[in-house]
Amino acid sequence: MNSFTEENYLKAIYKLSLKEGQGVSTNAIADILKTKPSSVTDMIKKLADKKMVSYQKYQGVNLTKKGRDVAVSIIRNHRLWEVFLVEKLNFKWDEVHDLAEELEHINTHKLTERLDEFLGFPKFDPHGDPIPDKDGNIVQHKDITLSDLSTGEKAVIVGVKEHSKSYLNYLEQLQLVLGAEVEVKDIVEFDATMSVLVNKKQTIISNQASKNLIVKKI
Amino acid sequence: MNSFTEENYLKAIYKLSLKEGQGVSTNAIADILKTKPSSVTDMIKKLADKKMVSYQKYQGVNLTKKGRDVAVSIIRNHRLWEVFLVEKLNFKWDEVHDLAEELEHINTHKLTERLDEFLGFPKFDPHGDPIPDKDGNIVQHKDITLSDLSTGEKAVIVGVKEHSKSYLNYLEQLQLVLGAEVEVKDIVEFDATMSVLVNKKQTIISNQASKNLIVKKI
DNA sequence: AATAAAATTTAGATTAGTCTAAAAATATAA
DNA sequence: TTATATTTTTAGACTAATCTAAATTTTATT
Ligand SMILES: [Mn+2]
Ligand SMILES: [Mn+2]
Ligand SMILES: [Mn+2]
Ligand SMILES: [Mn+2]
Repeated sequence: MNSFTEENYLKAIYKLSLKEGQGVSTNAIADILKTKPSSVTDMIKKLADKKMVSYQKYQGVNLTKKGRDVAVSIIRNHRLWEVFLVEKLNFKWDEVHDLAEELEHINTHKLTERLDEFLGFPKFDPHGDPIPDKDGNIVQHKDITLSDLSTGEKAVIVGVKEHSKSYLNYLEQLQLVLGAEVEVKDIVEFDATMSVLVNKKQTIISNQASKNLIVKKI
Repeated sequence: MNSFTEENYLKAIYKLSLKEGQGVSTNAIADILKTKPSSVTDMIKKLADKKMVSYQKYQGVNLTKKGRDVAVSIIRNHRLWEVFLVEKLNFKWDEVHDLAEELEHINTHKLTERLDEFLGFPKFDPHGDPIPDKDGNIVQHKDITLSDLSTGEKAVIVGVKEHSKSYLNYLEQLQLVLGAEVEVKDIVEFDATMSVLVNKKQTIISNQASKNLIVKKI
């Protein structure tokens, strides 16, 4: 079995390898896990011993199939629990992440599958992130963000790239929630501040905010 | 915050103090937690520093109000999750304990209360154990067992004193589940083996089995 | 009351995960 | 291409939780 700590490292490496590609760096891992690079080196060695990662000194680290499977399974748990908390226990989308961080480590096949079934086999979590299926297949988002749109274009909000409470909370106030339709009315040339129409209301949002909103053009 | 380990010690001390009364012994704790007496002594000192228990060398240990509150809260979580697993995820009563042992440590007030509400504020868990309310009040069972009955008496099964998979599984085969009505038809004088009538079927069970079945006379 | 047995505590070691400070390797810049 | 900066690793130390073996205290038995 893997400790919570090991699982969190694998998850971090998985997420970084989606961005950084091959050879995830020690510093990047330390950064995400709020630990020190020296601690990361130690853990990487341990994970390498367990054949969870492949590793050459100074060359960064990569997940093996075994390591990827664990990471994806934890992410599956995380996202299913988030759905549960929102759909069944009426939590808001900005409240569920920390709880899911704990629940995800109860990594028992039967529990996960029963939960999935109970929730009706959801495809996305409350933040629009795709839920891996039980074989570990996961469909990644296209990653078109609101900030990529031009004036006049319309889109549906399908996800967020930033999961902080303050961001999610702010979005909700602006009614920029999953499924909402937006139309770009104006873009300030200087700093890409946008005027968008949501639910017939006009709202102004910064580039910082719009570049973290994943959308699908319509 | 308390570690999982600390919470498990507090829970063990709580359960033992219900049986042993004042001054829970080091050996008994070691026994329940499958650890060594010397480890228990170390942890007791730590819990005493945190004002979770009162402790005098060689005199056994007692929970403080603070320690009791934590223990009861963990037990509340445990039993609520067991209800969830059985009622919502269709687990059987012999499958839920180990999962609940993990889930119970996600000790977040809001989660517990929402779960309680979602489940319809259940009073008992799938094994008939009472669920403490949110203020920590808990109604203990009377502890009349099937083995206490005399020939001819009738009773309803309301709980079990033994939670092992094999016992629960066995009971289910005999249809001796919560809510079932039993009538004592015969008791062997030698070893208290019982003949009981359940659902119009006659069954024979050992004293070992009947003394772990909590019942309510009717 | 003295002695033997059982329970409990202490001493010293071990493992997982972390840290700081220093050394080594790699990347960047003059 | 040498010097500088950055990244990564190593060395050594710390804490939480555990263990074994030995010492101490309490309890039970003669
Ligand atoms: Mn999350
Ligand atoms: Mn999410
Ligand atoms: Mn249980
Ligand atoms: Mn139970």
